[in-house]
Amino acid sequence: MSLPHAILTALLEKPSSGLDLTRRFDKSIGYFWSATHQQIYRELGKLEGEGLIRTLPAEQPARGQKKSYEVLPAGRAELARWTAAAQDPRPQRDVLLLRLRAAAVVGTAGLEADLRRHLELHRRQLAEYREIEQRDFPPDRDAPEDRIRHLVLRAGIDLETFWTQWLTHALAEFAELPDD
Amino acid sequence: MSLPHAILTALLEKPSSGLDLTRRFDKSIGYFWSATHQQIYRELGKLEGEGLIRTLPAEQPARGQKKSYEVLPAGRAELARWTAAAQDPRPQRDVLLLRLRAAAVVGTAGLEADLRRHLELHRRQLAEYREIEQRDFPPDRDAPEDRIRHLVLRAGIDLETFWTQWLTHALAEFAELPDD
DNA sequence: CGGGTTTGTGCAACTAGTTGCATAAGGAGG
DNA sequence: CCTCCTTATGCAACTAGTTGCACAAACCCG
Repeated sequence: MSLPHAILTALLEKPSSGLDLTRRFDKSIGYFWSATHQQIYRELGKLEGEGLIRTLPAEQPARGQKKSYEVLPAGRAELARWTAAAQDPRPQRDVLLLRLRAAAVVGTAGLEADLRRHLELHRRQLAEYREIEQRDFPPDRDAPEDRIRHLVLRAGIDLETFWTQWLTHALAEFAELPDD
Repeated sequence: MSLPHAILTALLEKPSSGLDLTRRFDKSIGYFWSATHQQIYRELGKLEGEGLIRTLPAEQPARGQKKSYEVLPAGRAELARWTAAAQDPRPQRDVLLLRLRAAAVVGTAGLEADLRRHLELHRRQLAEYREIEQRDFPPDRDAPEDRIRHLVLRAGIDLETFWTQWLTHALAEFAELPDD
Protein backbone atom coordinates (compact mmCIF):
# COMPACT_ATOMS: atom_id res chain seq x y z
CA MET A 1 0.00 0.00 0.00
CA SER A 2 2.80 2.42 -0.77
CA LEU A 3 2.25 3.51 -4.34
CA PRO A 4 -0.40 6.11 -3.47
CA HIS A 5 1.94 7.58 -0.89
CA ALA A 6 4.83 7.63 -3.32
CA ILE A 7 2.61 9.58 -5.69
CA LEU A 8 1.48 11.99 -2.97
CA THR A 9 5.11 12.67 -2.10
CA ALA A 10 6.01 13.30 -5.73
CA LEU A 11 3.03 15.60 -6.22
CA LEU A 12 3.87 17.58 -3.10
CA GLU A 13 7.37 18.07 -4.37
CA LYS A 14 5.84 19.34 -7.61
CA PRO A 15 2.35 19.10 -9.14
CA SER A 16 2.52 17.00 -12.27
CA SER A 17 0.58 15.15 -14.93
CA GLY A 18 0.53 11.37 -15.22
CA LEU A 19 3.30 11.36 -17.75
CA ASP A 20 5.45 13.74 -15.75
CA LEU A 21 5.06 11.44 -12.78
CA THR A 22 5.99 8.46 -14.88
CA ARG A 23 9.18 10.18 -15.93
CA ARG A 24 10.00 11.16 -12.38
CA PHE A 25 9.39 7.60 -11.24
CA ASP A 26 11.89 6.48 -13.82
CA LYS A 27 14.41 8.62 -12.00
CA SER A 28 14.69 9.56 -8.34
CA ILE A 29 11.62 8.05 -6.69
CA GLY A 30 11.73 4.98 -8.86
CA TYR A 31 15.13 4.12 -7.41
CA PHE A 32 13.34 2.69 -4.42
CA TRP A 33 9.73 2.56 -5.59
CA SER A 34 9.21 1.88 -9.26
CA ALA A 35 5.90 2.06 -11.07
CA THR A 36 4.62 1.88 -14.63
CA HIS A 37 2.48 4.57 -16.18
CA GLN A 38 -0.53 2.25 -16.10
CA GLN A 39 -0.21 1.89 -12.35
CA ILE A 40 0.20 5.62 -11.94
CA TYR A 41 -2.86 6.61 -13.96
CA ARG A 42 -4.99 4.06 -12.13
CA GLU A 43 -3.78 5.34 -8.79
CA LEU A 44 -4.29 8.99 -9.74
CA GLY A 45 -7.90 8.16 -10.53
CA LYS A 46 -8.34 6.51 -7.13
CA LEU A 47 -6.65 9.32 -5.23
CA GLU A 48 -8.85 11.85 -6.97
CA GLY A 49 -11.94 9.80 -6.15
CA GLU A 50 -10.90 9.76 -2.49
CA GLY A 51 -10.48 13.52 -2.46
CA LEU A 52 -6.77 13.45 -1.69
CA ILE A 53 -5.69 15.17 -4.89
CA ARG A 54 -7.41 17.21 -7.61
CA THR A 55 -6.71 18.22 -11.17
CA LEU A 56 -5.21 21.65 -11.55
CA PRO A 57 -7.96 23.86 -12.98
CA ALA A 58 -6.42 24.20 -16.42
CA GLU A 59 -8.22 24.05 -19.74
CA GLN A 60 -10.74 21.26 -20.35
CA PRO A 61 -8.98 17.92 -20.07
CA ALA A 62 -9.95 15.97 -23.15
CA ARG A 63 -8.38 12.66 -23.99
CA GLY A 64 -4.86 13.21 -25.21
CA GLN A 65 -4.70 16.47 -23.24
CA LYS A 66 -2.45 17.01 -20.27
CA LYS A 67 -4.07 16.81 -16.89
CA SER A 68 -2.03 18.03 -13.94
CA TYR A 69 -2.72 17.10 -10.34
CA GLU A 70 -1.99 18.76 -7.03
CA VAL A 71 -2.32 17.45 -3.47
CA LEU A 72 -5.25 18.58 -1.31
CA PRO A 73 -4.93 19.12 2.45
CA ALA A 74 -6.53 15.73 3.08
CA GLY A 75 -3.81 14.18 0.94
CA ARG A 76 -1.04 15.85 2.85
CA ALA A 77 -2.62 14.71 6.12
CA GLU A 78 -2.87 11.14 4.89
CA LEU A 79 0.77 11.18 3.82
CA ALA A 80 1.86 12.55 7.21
CA ARG A 81 -0.20 9.86 8.95
CA TRP A 82 1.29 7.09 6.84
CA THR A 83 4.84 8.36 7.24
CA ALA A 84 4.59 8.39 11.02
CA ALA A 85 2.72 5.07 11.39
CA ALA A 86 4.76 2.07 12.51
CA GLN A 87 5.31 -0.43 9.71
CA ASP A 88 7.06 -3.76 9.77
CA PRO A 89 9.74 -4.25 7.16
CA ARG A 90 8.32 -6.34 4.37
CA PRO A 91 9.91 -9.75 3.94
CA GLN A 92 13.07 -9.79 1.88
CA ARG A 93 12.89 -11.18 -1.64
CA ASP A 94 16.11 -11.62 -3.50
CA VAL A 95 16.12 -13.78 -6.60
CA LEU A 96 19.88 -13.76 -7.00
CA LEU A 97 20.48 -15.20 -3.53
CA LEU A 98 17.82 -17.80 -4.22
CA ARG A 99 19.54 -18.78 -7.45
CA LEU A 100 22.83 -19.06 -5.64
CA ARG A 101 21.30 -21.36 -3.11
CA ALA A 102 19.83 -23.44 -5.91
CA ALA A 103 23.25 -23.48 -7.55
CA ALA A 104 24.66 -25.10 -4.42
CA VAL A 105 22.41 -28.06 -5.29
CA VAL A 106 22.24 -28.18 -9.09
CA GLY A 107 25.62 -26.68 -9.92
CA THR A 108 26.93 -23.25 -10.77
CA ALA A 109 27.17 -23.76 -14.52
CA GLY A 110 25.84 -20.72 -16.35
CA LEU A 111 25.32 -18.65 -13.23
CA GLU A 112 28.72 -17.00 -13.31
CA ALA A 113 28.01 -15.05 -16.50
CA ASP A 114 24.88 -13.59 -14.99
CA LEU A 115 26.70 -12.63 -11.80
CA ARG A 116 29.15 -10.70 -13.96
CA ARG A 117 26.28 -8.96 -15.71
CA HIS A 118 24.70 -8.02 -12.39
CA LEU A 119 28.03 -6.69 -11.16
CA GLU A 120 28.19 -4.44 -14.18
CA LEU A 121 24.61 -3.22 -13.63
CA HIS A 122 25.30 -2.40 -10.00
CA ARG A 123 28.49 -0.58 -10.95
CA ARG A 124 26.57 1.55 -13.39
CA GLN A 125 23.88 2.33 -10.84
CA LEU A 126 26.50 3.25 -8.29
CA ALA A 127 28.16 5.61 -10.75
CA GLU A 128 24.79 7.23 -11.46
CA TYR A 129 24.09 7.73 -7.76
CA ARG A 130 27.52 9.25 -7.22
CA GLU A 131 26.87 11.69 -10.04
CA ILE A 132 23.61 12.72 -8.46
CA GLU A 133 25.38 13.20 -5.18
CA GLN A 134 27.98 15.45 -6.80
CA ARG A 135 25.34 17.44 -8.60
CA ASP A 136 22.60 17.78 -5.97
CA PHE A 137 24.43 17.60 -2.68
CA PRO A 138 27.56 19.74 -2.74
CA PRO A 139 29.32 19.91 0.65
CA ASP A 140 28.07 22.50 3.13
CA ARG A 141 24.51 22.78 1.94
CA ASP A 142 22.25 21.53 4.64
CA ALA A 143 18.67 22.63 4.66
CA PRO A 144 16.77 19.97 6.65
CA GLU A 145 14.98 18.53 3.58
CA ASP A 146 18.30 18.28 1.79
CA ARG A 147 19.89 16.41 4.64
CA ILE A 148 17.06 13.90 4.65
CA ARG A 149 17.14 13.45 0.91
CA HIS A 150 20.89 13.04 1.04
CA LEU A 151 20.41 10.33 3.65
CA VAL A 152 18.15 8.46 1.23
CA LEU A 153 20.69 8.77 -1.53
CA ARG A 154 23.44 7.54 0.80
CA ALA A 155 21.40 4.40 1.40
CA GLY A 156 21.27 3.85 -2.34
CA ILE A 157 24.99 4.43 -2.74
CA ASP A 158 25.92 2.17 0.16
CA LEU A 159 23.60 -0.58 -1.02
CA GLU A 160 25.07 -0.55 -4.50
CA THR A 161 28.53 -0.49 -3.01
CA PHE A 162 27.64 -3.53 -0.96
CA TRP A 163 26.38 -5.42 -3.99
CA THR A 164 29.41 -4.66 -6.13
CA GLN A 165 31.68 -5.85 -3.34
CA TRP A 166 29.64 -8.94 -2.62
CA LEU A 167 29.41 -9.90 -6.29
CA THR A 168 33.14 -9.40 -6.73
CA HIS A 169 33.73 -11.65 -3.76
CA ALA A 170 31.28 -14.24 -5.07
CA LEU A 171 32.98 -14.33 -8.45
CA ALA A 172 36.35 -14.79 -6.76
CA GLU A 173 34.91 -17.77 -4.86
CA PHE A 174 33.52 -19.21 -8.06
CA ALA A 175 36.96 -19.07 -9.63
CA GLU A 176 38.28 -21.32 -6.85
CA LEU A 177 35.44 -23.80 -7.07
CA PRO A 178 35.99 -27.09 -8.88
CA ASP A 179 34.20 -27.03 -12.23
CA ASP A 180 30.83 -28.74 -12.36
CA MET B 1 8.14 -16.63 -10.78
CA SER B 2 10.56 -17.75 -8.11
CA LEU B 3 8.45 -19.50 -5.53
CA PRO B 4 8.29 -22.80 -7.42
CA HIS B 5 12.07 -22.74 -7.76
CA ALA B 6 12.53 -21.96 -4.10
CA ILE B 7 10.39 -25.00 -3.33
CA LEU B 8 12.33 -27.20 -5.75
CA THR B 9 15.57 -26.16 -4.09
CA ALA B 10 14.19 -26.90 -0.63
CA LEU B 11 12.87 -30.29 -1.74
CA LEU B 12 16.18 -31.22 -3.32
CA GLU B 13 17.95 -30.40 -0.11
CA LYS B 14 15.47 -32.67 1.65
CA PRO B 15 12.09 -34.17 0.65
CA SER B 16 9.39 -32.70 2.85
CA SER B 17 5.68 -32.25 3.45
CA GLY B 18 3.92 -28.93 3.06
CA LEU B 19 4.20 -28.15 6.72
CA ASP B 20 7.87 -29.09 6.84
CA LEU B 21 8.47 -26.73 3.95
CA THR B 22 6.55 -23.98 5.69
CA ARG B 23 8.77 -24.37 8.71
CA ARG B 24 11.90 -24.34 6.63
CA PHE B 25 10.71 -21.24 4.82
CA ASP B 26 10.33 -19.56 8.19
CA LYS B 27 14.01 -20.15 8.66
CA SER B 28 16.84 -20.33 6.15
CA ILE B 29 15.19 -20.01 2.75
CA GLY B 30 12.63 -17.54 4.04
CA TYR B 31 15.43 -15.14 4.87
CA PHE B 32 15.49 -14.14 1.23
CA TRP B 33 12.30 -15.72 -0.10
CA SER B 34 9.41 -15.90 2.30
CA ALA B 35 6.16 -17.73 1.68
CA THR B 36 3.04 -18.63 3.63
CA HIS B 37 1.77 -22.16 3.95
CA GLN B 38 -1.16 -21.34 1.67
CA GLN B 39 1.19 -20.32 -1.09
CA ILE B 40 3.28 -23.41 -0.58
CA TYR B 41 0.41 -25.88 -0.74
CA ARG B 42 -0.96 -24.21 -3.84
CA GLU B 43 2.44 -24.34 -5.50
CA LEU B 44 3.04 -27.98 -4.51
CA GLY B 45 -0.21 -28.85 -6.26
CA LYS B 46 0.89 -27.04 -9.41
CA LEU B 47 4.37 -28.56 -9.41
CA GLU B 48 2.88 -32.02 -9.03
CA GLY B 49 0.47 -31.32 -11.88
CA GLU B 50 3.40 -30.31 -14.08
CA GLY B 51 5.27 -33.50 -13.27
CA LEU B 52 8.19 -31.76 -11.58
CA ILE B 53 7.66 -33.35 -8.18
CA ARG B 54 5.71 -36.30 -6.82
CA THR B 55 4.42 -37.46 -3.48
CA LEU B 56 6.63 -39.95 -1.74
CA PRO B 57 4.86 -43.28 -1.97
CA ALA B 58 3.91 -43.47 1.70
CA GLU B 59 0.61 -44.62 3.10
CA GLN B 60 -2.60 -43.26 1.56
CA PRO B 61 -2.69 -39.50 1.97
CA ALA B 62 -6.04 -38.65 3.49
CA ARG B 63 -6.93 -35.15 4.60
CA GLY B 64 -5.05 -34.36 7.77
CA GLN B 65 -2.37 -36.89 6.82
CA LYS B 66 1.19 -35.97 6.01
CA LYS B 67 2.08 -35.95 2.36
CA SER B 68 5.76 -35.75 1.50
CA TYR B 69 7.12 -34.65 -1.84
CA GLU B 70 10.32 -35.34 -3.72
CA VAL B 71 11.74 -33.77 -6.85
CA LEU B 72 11.58 -35.67 -10.15
CA PRO B 73 14.33 -35.45 -12.78
CA ALA B 74 12.24 -32.97 -14.77
CA GLY B 75 12.09 -30.78 -11.68
CA ARG B 76 15.83 -30.82 -11.20
CA ALA B 77 16.31 -29.97 -14.87
CA GLU B 78 13.90 -27.06 -14.64
CA LEU B 79 15.70 -25.74 -11.57
CA ALA B 80 19.07 -25.99 -13.30
CA ARG B 81 17.66 -24.19 -16.34
CA TRP B 82 16.19 -21.41 -14.21
CA THR B 83 19.35 -20.99 -12.16
CA ALA B 84 21.51 -20.54 -15.21
CA ALA B 85 19.12 -18.31 -17.17
CA ALA B 86 19.89 -14.58 -17.23
CA GLN B 87 17.50 -12.55 -15.12
CA ASP B 88 17.31 -8.84 -14.59
CA PRO B 89 17.30 -7.68 -11.00
CA ARG B 90 13.76 -6.81 -10.05
CA PRO B 91 13.12 -3.18 -9.24
CA GLN B 92 13.97 -2.14 -5.72
CA ARG B 93 11.10 -1.49 -3.34
CA ASP B 94 11.91 -0.06 0.03
CA VAL B 95 9.11 1.41 2.09
CA LEU B 96 11.39 2.92 4.71
CA LEU B 97 13.32 4.99 2.19
CA LEU B 98 10.03 6.09 0.67
CA ARG B 99 8.79 7.21 4.07
CA LEU B 100 11.98 9.11 4.66
CA ARG B 101 11.55 10.92 1.40
CA ALA B 102 7.97 11.73 2.35
CA ALA B 103 9.23 12.96 5.72
CA ALA B 104 11.42 15.47 3.91
CA VAL B 105 8.16 17.04 2.74
CA VAL B 106 5.65 16.49 5.56
CA GLY B 107 8.02 16.45 8.50
CA THR B 108 9.81 13.78 10.49
CA ALA B 109 7.44 13.76 13.45
CA GLY B 110 6.69 10.21 14.52
CA LEU B 111 9.12 8.60 12.13
CA GLU B 112 12.05 8.52 14.53
CA ALA B 113 10.44 5.99 16.86
CA ASP B 114 9.88 3.60 14.00
CA LEU B 115 13.46 4.01 12.80
CA ARG B 116 14.57 2.97 16.27
CA ARG B 117 12.30 -0.05 16.13
CA HIS B 118 13.70 -1.05 12.74
CA LEU B 119 17.22 -0.65 14.03
CA GLU B 120 16.41 -3.05 16.82
CA LEU B 121 14.86 -5.56 14.38
CA HIS B 122 17.91 -5.45 12.13
CA ARG B 123 20.23 -5.88 15.11
CA ARG B 124 18.34 -8.99 16.13
CA GLN B 125 18.42 -10.40 12.62
CA LEU B 126 22.12 -9.73 12.41
CA ALA B 127 22.73 -11.53 15.69
CA GLU B 128 20.71 -14.50 14.41
CA TYR B 129 22.72 -14.68 11.20
CA ARG B 130 25.97 -14.53 13.13
CA GLU B 131 24.85 -17.40 15.30
CA ILE B 132 24.05 -19.45 12.23
CA GLU B 133 27.46 -18.63 10.83
CA GLN B 134 29.16 -19.79 14.04
CA ARG B 135 27.12 -22.96 14.13
CA ASP B 136 27.03 -24.01 10.47
CA PHE B 137 30.20 -22.58 9.01
CA PRO B 138 33.16 -23.16 11.32
CA PRO B 139 36.47 -22.06 9.80
CA ASP B 140 38.27 -24.53 7.50
CA ARG B 141 35.24 -26.44 6.29
CA ASP B 142 34.89 -25.90 2.63
CA ALA B 143 32.96 -28.37 0.58
CA PRO B 144 31.81 -26.47 -2.53
CA GLU B 145 28.14 -26.39 -1.50
CA ASP B 146 29.14 -25.07 1.89
CA ARG B 147 31.17 -22.28 0.39
CA ILE B 148 28.24 -21.22 -1.76
CA ARG B 149 25.80 -21.37 1.11
CA HIS B 150 28.22 -19.41 3.25
CA LEU B 151 28.36 -16.77 0.53
CA VAL B 152 24.59 -16.43 0.71
CA LEU B 153 24.72 -16.07 4.46
CA ARG B 154 27.47 -13.46 4.17
CA ALA B 155 25.17 -11.41 1.97
CA GLY B 156 22.54 -11.54 4.70
CA ILE B 157 25.04 -10.57 7.38
CA ASP B 158 26.49 -7.72 5.36
CA LEU B 159 23.06 -6.40 4.41
CA GLU B 160 21.92 -6.36 8.03
CA THR B 161 25.19 -4.72 8.99
CA PHE B 162 24.57 -2.06 6.40
CA TRP B 163 21.05 -1.36 7.68
CA THR B 164 22.08 -1.10 11.31
CA GLN B 165 24.83 1.34 10.36
CA TRP B 166 22.62 3.36 8.09
CA LEU B 167 19.79 3.57 10.62
CA THR B 168 22.23 4.60 13.33
CA HIS B 169 23.52 7.32 11.05
CA ALA B 170 19.98 8.42 10.16
CA LEU B 171 19.01 8.69 13.82
CA ALA B 172 22.10 10.77 14.49
CA GLU B 173 21.08 13.13 11.70
CA PHE B 174 17.55 13.34 13.10
CA ALA B 175 18.96 14.42 16.43
CA GLU B 176 20.61 17.41 14.75
CA LEU B 177 17.54 18.42 12.79
CA PRO B 178 15.39 21.29 14.02
CA ASP B 179 12.16 19.95 15.51
CA ASP B 180 9.12 20.04 13.32
C1' DC C 1 -14.32 -41.03 26.63
C1' DG C 2 -15.31 -36.21 25.71
C1' DG C 3 -13.50 -31.69 24.75
C1' DG C 4 -9.72 -28.59 23.63
C1' DT C 5 -5.29 -27.85 21.42
C1' DT C 6 -1.92 -28.88 17.94
C1' DT C 7 -0.71 -30.61 13.45
C1' DG C 8 -1.55 -30.67 8.71
C1' DT C 9 -3.89 -29.52 4.38
C1' DG C 10 -6.39 -26.64 1.62
C1' DC C 11 -10.02 -23.24 -0.72
C1' DA C 12 -11.71 -18.49 -1.71
C1' DA C 13 -11.45 -13.78 -1.98
C1' DC C 14 -8.75 -9.92 -2.15
C1' DT C 15 -4.73 -6.69 -3.20
C1' DA C 16 -0.79 -5.20 -5.67
C1' DG C 17 1.85 -5.25 -9.62
C1' DT C 18 2.72 -6.52 -14.70
C1' DT C 19 1.75 -6.95 -19.59
C1' DG C 20 -0.56 -5.98 -23.59
C1' DC C 21 -3.19 -3.17 -26.04
C1' DA C 22 -6.40 0.92 -27.42
C1' DT C 23 -7.18 5.58 -28.34
C1' DA C 24 -6.64 10.38 -29.27
C1' DA C 25 -4.22 14.81 -30.19
C1' DG C 26 -0.47 17.16 -32.27
C1' DG C 27 3.56 17.76 -34.96
C1' DA C 28 6.96 16.50 -38.91
C1' DG C 29 7.75 15.46 -43.57
C1' DG C 30 6.87 14.01 -48.24
C1' DC D 1 -3.48 16.39 -47.18
C1' DC D 2 -2.03 11.98 -45.69
C1' DT D 3 0.88 9.09 -43.09
C1' DC D 4 3.92 8.25 -39.42
C1' DC D 5 5.90 9.32 -34.94
C1' DT D 6 5.60 11.18 -30.37
C1' DT D 7 3.04 12.58 -26.44
C1' DA D 8 -0.51 11.48 -23.34
C1' DT D 9 -4.14 8.84 -21.13
C1' DG D 10 -6.28 4.81 -19.99
C1' DC D 11 -8.74 -0.12 -19.92
C1' DA D 12 -8.51 -5.23 -19.43
C1' DA D 13 -6.57 -9.37 -18.37
C1' DC D 14 -3.25 -11.77 -15.99
C1' DT D 15 0.19 -13.15 -12.23
C1' DA D 16 1.94 -13.21 -7.68
C1' DG D 17 1.28 -12.67 -3.03
C1' DT D 18 -1.76 -11.92 1.25
C1' DT D 19 -5.57 -12.69 4.37
C1' DG D 20 -9.20 -15.10 6.26
C1' DC D 21 -11.20 -19.08 7.05
C1' DA D 22 -12.49 -24.27 6.99
C1' DC D 23 -11.82 -28.86 8.23
C1' DA D 24 -9.98 -33.35 9.50
C1' DA D 25 -6.92 -36.24 12.18
C1' DA D 26 -4.04 -36.84 16.26
C1' DC D 27 -2.64 -35.98 20.68
C1' DC D 28 -3.24 -34.67 25.39
C1' DC D 29 -5.65 -34.20 29.65
C1' DG D 30 -9.00 -34.49 33.18
